[in-house]
Amino acid sequence: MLYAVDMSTALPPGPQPEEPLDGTQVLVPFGAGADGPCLRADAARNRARLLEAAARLVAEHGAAGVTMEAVAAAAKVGKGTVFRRFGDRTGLLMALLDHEEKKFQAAFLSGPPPLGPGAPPVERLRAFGCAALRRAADDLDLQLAAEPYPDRRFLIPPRRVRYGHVLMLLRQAVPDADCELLAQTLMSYLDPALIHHLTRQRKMPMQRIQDGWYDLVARVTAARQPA
Amino acid sequence: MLYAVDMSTALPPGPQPEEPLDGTQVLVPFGAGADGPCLRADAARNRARLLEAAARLVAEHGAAGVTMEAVAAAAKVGKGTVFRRFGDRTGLLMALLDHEEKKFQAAFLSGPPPLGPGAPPVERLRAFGCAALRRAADDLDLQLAAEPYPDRRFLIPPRRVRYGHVLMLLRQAVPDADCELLAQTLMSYLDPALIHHLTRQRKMPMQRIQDGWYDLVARVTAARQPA
DNA sequence: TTACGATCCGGACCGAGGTCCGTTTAATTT
DNA sequence: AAATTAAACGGACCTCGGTCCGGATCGTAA
Repeated sequence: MLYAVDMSTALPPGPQPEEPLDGTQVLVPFGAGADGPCLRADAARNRARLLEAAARLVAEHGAAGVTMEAVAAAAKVGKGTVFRRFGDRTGLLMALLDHEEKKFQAAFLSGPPPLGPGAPPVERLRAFGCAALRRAADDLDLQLAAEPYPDRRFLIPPRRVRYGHVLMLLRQAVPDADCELLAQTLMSYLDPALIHHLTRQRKMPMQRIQDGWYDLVARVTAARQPA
Repeated sequence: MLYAVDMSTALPPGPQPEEPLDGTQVLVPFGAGADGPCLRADAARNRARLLEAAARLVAEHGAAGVTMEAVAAAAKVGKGTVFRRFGDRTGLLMALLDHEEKKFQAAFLSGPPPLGPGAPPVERLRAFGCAALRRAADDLDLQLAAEPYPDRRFLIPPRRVRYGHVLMLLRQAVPDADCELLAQTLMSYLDPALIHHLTRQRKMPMQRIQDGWYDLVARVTAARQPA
């Protein structure tokens, strides 16, 4: 374990326009409490009502129906409140996905093998892909709608956690390679937008995509031919 | 040659909300004329003025400064005209990139080897990646700004042309593999958003990214170990 | 040259994301 | 319990992408 991913520091030295202000990001597997700097009572209540309202809107009208004003109205709250709590629309949508994401993280960080620790790295990699594909397949629409602007895609915490995990496994499996780049490659294969394209637009069965993952992992982690 | 990519039909049976109405998409290497159904004189004039105005705005204020109203105003044209001609903001931005994209396509479809026909497939693949990386590095900002909503990312003509090319080379190099999925993987590595992340946010030198491409191509096209 | 129909133009209009700031309210201190 | 302060609230307001339709313009055919 002991991921040197270093979520909080490093990477973009920029001023980071607006912290989500939300306990939404999981930086360590199981946060020892401190899930957000403890909101004020009314703020916490409104946050819950907003999430509930948003979830209802998603269920009723799909992700496209989740307009900030509609959510605010449904939660009987001012529009400003929504933005203060979640930063922007993407933040709200990601908060909606947060619970499932945490469960997923827990599974691959500390769950039972082969997904969790205990299995050989390549096997964990294979299991990780399957789990990630399943997770992408569930609420695909929401994941697409929650996609931030392209220059933030790689900075959102869930992506970085997953990336860090793949990176660690890759370093064990192919210590001599440029694992950071290979990890990005593997991550790309699991991108919700690609899954959407393959399954919905190309009508590709999930089984084939999963087989493709196994094949890709095999190729990426294979011992090199002497050439 | 003879790409069975089949740009016009297939894929999304949906009503395709709004054709770009523009001669912007290159479906064959060198369109034998017919670059758009020959616009009316005033329409053609306005189109040119709009593109010129947009380019000037990009140069002066960056891609973010390209607002539809600003472009319309700078071109001395009504806002509606911009949308009729280019469909939406993404369409306008892509039209701005179209010229360079055509040159790139010409280079790998029918230019001199190793990028063009004549070299062995793996070598062409390597050259293709280098060229694509260079192309992504130039006007990265514009490419990011032109990125459409995630559910269209894989449907825009330039992407499909590139994909078809990689697919063809891959089929020659590794006939037994699921080349469609491998092609998507390779394409992902060249995604402008990833390049932006690696170069600008992770400060990774282009040389390393290019080495990573060679390595990736090698792994993907390597003869499999009997295992 | 004139008449006609298809195409294009322009800008008023709308919806939604995001900002701002005066007001309210919860926690804390005295 | 009253005062204080930091945080949260709400909704008016702004910008910008996108739509619409009455009117102007172009190409063509007579």
